[in-house]
Amino acid sequence: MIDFKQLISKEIEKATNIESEKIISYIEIPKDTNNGDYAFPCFFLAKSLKKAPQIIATEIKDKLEFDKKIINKIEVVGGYLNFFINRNLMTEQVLSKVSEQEEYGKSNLGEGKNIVIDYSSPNIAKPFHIGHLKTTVIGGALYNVYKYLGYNVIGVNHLGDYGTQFGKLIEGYKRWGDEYDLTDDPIDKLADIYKRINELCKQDEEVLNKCRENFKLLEEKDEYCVKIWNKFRELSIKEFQKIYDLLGTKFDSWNGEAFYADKTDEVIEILEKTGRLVESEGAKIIKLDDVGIDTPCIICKSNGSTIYATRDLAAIIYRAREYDFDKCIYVTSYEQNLHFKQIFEVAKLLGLDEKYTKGLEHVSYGMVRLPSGKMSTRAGNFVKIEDLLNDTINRAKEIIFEKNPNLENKDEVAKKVGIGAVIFNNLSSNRMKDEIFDINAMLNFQGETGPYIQYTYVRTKSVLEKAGYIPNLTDIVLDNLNDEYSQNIINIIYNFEDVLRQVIEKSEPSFLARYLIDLSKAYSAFYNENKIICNEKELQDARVYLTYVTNKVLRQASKLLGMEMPDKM
RNA sequence: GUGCCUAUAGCUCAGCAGGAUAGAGUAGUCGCCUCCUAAGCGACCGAUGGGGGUUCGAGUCCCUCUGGGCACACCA
Repeated sequence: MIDFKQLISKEIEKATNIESEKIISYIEIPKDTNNGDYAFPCFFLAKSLKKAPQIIATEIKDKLEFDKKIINKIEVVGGYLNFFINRNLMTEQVLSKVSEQEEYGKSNLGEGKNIVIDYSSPNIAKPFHIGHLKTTVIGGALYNVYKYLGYNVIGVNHLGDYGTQFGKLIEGYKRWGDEYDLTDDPIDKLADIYKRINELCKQDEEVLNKCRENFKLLEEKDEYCVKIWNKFRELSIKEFQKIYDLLGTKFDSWNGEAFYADKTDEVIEILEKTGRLVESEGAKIIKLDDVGIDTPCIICKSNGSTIYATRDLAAIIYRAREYDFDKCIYVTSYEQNLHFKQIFEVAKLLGLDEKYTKGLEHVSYGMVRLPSGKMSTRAGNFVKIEDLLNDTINRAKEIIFEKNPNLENKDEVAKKVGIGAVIFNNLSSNRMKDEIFDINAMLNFQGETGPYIQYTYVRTKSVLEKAGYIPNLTDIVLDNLNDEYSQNIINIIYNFEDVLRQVIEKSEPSFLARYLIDLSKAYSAFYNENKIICNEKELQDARVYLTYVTNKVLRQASKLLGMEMPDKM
């Protein structure tokens, strides 16, 4: 497709001798379409040229030479230079691009680049609760978009399957294991054990030390500890997999923390050699005051066992060697900001190529809290993902019975709608915003929600079905799509590639979610305003075709977000 | 106490490395189905936490105050 912004900036460059890169950063898309498709504000030139912005704009306009087939009109309004694209050209560009590309917007932008994304990463033996949803769906969406843009992506589920928490669980299991039957709902029971042992640790420092000792034994491959650790791990993964199946989440690697247990020695060795590893209160630490981080990074605990920072560092070395990553992205809540700041600094001491240390990126997101406060597995205050999904699926089913009782395969549709609602809800706003979990917001399927996107898609489907044919692009008379509703859709579809680029640039899938809302709204307005199947063949062809491309983009974009589309609902 | 994040309609959120009259959804009121799915469309109502500053121009940048969140050495 023609990059109109680029084209305009090149022409302005010729007229002004300002480099086009600078110009392109000034070019904007006016909010009001009456001000054209692109605008170049000239205010910033006023000072150096000692002229009024309007005069500058007029002078630039006079020097510009444009093919009338591309730019219809250039207007000077205030200090702005407004460009109007030939609408038929824009329409033709969009329609042909969407139809000729099997998957619209797909590219090889990232060819040859490797991206590691570390996401979801739940803790073994703990319930999979709604606090884990964001990392799972944000990571999943980034995974899809990177891949779509031609990057080689490695999705890693860095399971929390190691650490003192296991020492605690082992201690609890030793004490009360007989009371529990782990054949059903094992995680709930392990969570209960975990809660109990934590309470006991609080009361009794000795118990806590025993827990730490258990972890040390686990590191030393003590037979009993390894055996029950394995048992907990297997039971947990089985439970997690159920949720991943529902959400459609996939990973290329399940190497969790334990995987790096035998790789931490090398980290310690390298750090020893730098002379930066110092003893403090019995532990081995790296001080980071020189880079403005007051809290040192602990590498070895005072009892000699490793800590998650050590294992994260080992993982960086491993991923650099194994995947040769250009970027290694960690999707976690901002609680861990300090931790990642620390290990990204310490990683610079590991003797790795700068490529790797520069490629480390922490994608953090806001906290999810319950109305009753912060979620805590220890305190037993949480909502399980499974329960939430069941609620939304049931809600979807209720609505189906109410609105479309004759629908076939209601269960399948309810599943897509209920899960779609949850996924979309988690991706629709800026990552950094904190969220107070509101079940009613999740169960609302009206307005800016996943089901709204699905509903719009289903409408395009049913229009196409009723039409019974897809017209030939060459038969479309473009003038039939010159109304504001159609043009709005065309503009949005034109911007798709740009949105995908922004998603990875800012690691912000919500851009894509907003995009889907915009496109759905634009189509709904168009649908409401126009009769698509009508008795004017030429008009009908054009509108059916526009429906066809909208359908395609809605499906593709939703798939990238991880949301499945029903055919009917 | 120190550091980081955050503050936009009653509520939930948009606002592209400062640009034209701050946009949606939801709630409330009111319209639209003999017509392609009303989980929809349209209308009304309603907002930049306080105070300074930089700029031709500030929701956006800087300072400050206030409110909220997170983190701050052997948890992850």
